[in-house]
Amino acid sequence: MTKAEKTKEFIIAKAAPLFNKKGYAGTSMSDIMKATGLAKGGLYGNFESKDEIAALAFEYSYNQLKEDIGAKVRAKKTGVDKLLTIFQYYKNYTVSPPVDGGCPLMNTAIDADDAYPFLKKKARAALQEMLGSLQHILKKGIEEGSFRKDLNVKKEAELIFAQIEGGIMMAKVLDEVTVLNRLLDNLKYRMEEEYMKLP
Amino acid sequence: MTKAEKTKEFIIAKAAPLFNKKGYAGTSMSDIMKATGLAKGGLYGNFESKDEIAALAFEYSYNQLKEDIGAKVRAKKTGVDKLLTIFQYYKNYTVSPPVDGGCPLMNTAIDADDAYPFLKKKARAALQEMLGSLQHILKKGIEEGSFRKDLNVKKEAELIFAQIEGGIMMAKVLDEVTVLNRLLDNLKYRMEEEYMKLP
DNA sequence: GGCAAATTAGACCGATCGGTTTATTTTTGC
DNA sequence: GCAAAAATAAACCGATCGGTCTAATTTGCC
Repeated sequence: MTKAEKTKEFIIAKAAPLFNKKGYAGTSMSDIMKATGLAKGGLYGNFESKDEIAALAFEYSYNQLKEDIGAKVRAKKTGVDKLLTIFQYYKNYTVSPPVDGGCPLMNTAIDADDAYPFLKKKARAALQEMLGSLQHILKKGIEEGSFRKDLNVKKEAELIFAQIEGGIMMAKVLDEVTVLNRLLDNLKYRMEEEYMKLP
Repeated sequence: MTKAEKTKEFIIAKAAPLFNKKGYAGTSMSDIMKATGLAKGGLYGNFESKDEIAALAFEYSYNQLKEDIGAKVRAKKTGVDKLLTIFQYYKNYTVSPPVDGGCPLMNTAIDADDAYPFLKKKARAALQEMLGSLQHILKKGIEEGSFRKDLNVKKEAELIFAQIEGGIMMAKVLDEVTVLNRLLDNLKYRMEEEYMKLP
């Protein structure tokens, strides 16, 4: 790895929480300069534009999330345990987020919307991936005989993700992580009562 | 109403969708000038700062939402019908939002977070109000004998709101309103299967 | 209709914005 | 160790930022 490659990684790692917290417009190149200790030349010598940094910063944040949760999920064997692991992963998420600045997907989704289509595109791909993973886990549960055969995995994946993200938003605004945790408990209960196969 | 009062209202009405779409940092005084056709003197002659405009713009947007949904809910008699009206209100919300720029609560919640505490405070108050209204409707359903006595109205209000807001977020990113509508259908089904009193 | 007050336009201010270019420093490869 | 290439610093650019102040216009009252 060359010096520039190292510097690139360093810049993105420092810029990611800035964009995640303050959004695209609220994060200036000066902010990134301060966070990295580099001058403008250092930034523009490595990247073409603020857009490029922002896009890579989102990827970095999302990959943090993905790898983090992915490792925990992969360590489990069954669909049931994998799903429970996801619920557990988001417990207390707003007070100790694994990704600095909170959920990059939600932050970017709202920030980008129509203003920054290049970021929205990335948020979309990330969301589709997350939903796909959830569906995969639900299907696994069905194949293993733990979940009902007629479970609509697409709809359930959407519901799970919506409640988690909605819960994160509410917990953040209210500065009350219990809101999120209650929703996660409810998802666990829902799994037990609605997804599990009758004995 | 004086000329200035009229102008104030006009400015806020024009600024509200800007802030709702682009966020605080992404909306400049020049943007507001363009949207209103007024010069700087006109803006600063009526308001002290951009902060003041942003705060009032959020209030305006939120009040639009509140009055709109409130009128529809008040036109119904029973807790059941009021709740169904709320679900119906959010149908197709992302393709034809009653408030220009989408849900002001969610947009502001994410935009403000730690960056603009004065806005976060307002978003919090608005969210508390919305949750309070939902709880009120659920309680009404209990009193009327339609909903189960042991329904946890606090938790259910949170769940309903989280699911709606999460659904809006997902529908916006995916440019697929059906996601939101499916989640609303699920809420209706949940009401019927979980809240309703057994005959 | 005239005048004072209110309202708004437009010029101005220092600071910051994203990006470019020149200067300087560091790294790399021989 | 040296020279060239790469990487970074710093100066520069035009534009825009939020806000202030002076100039001009409009409004409201008598």
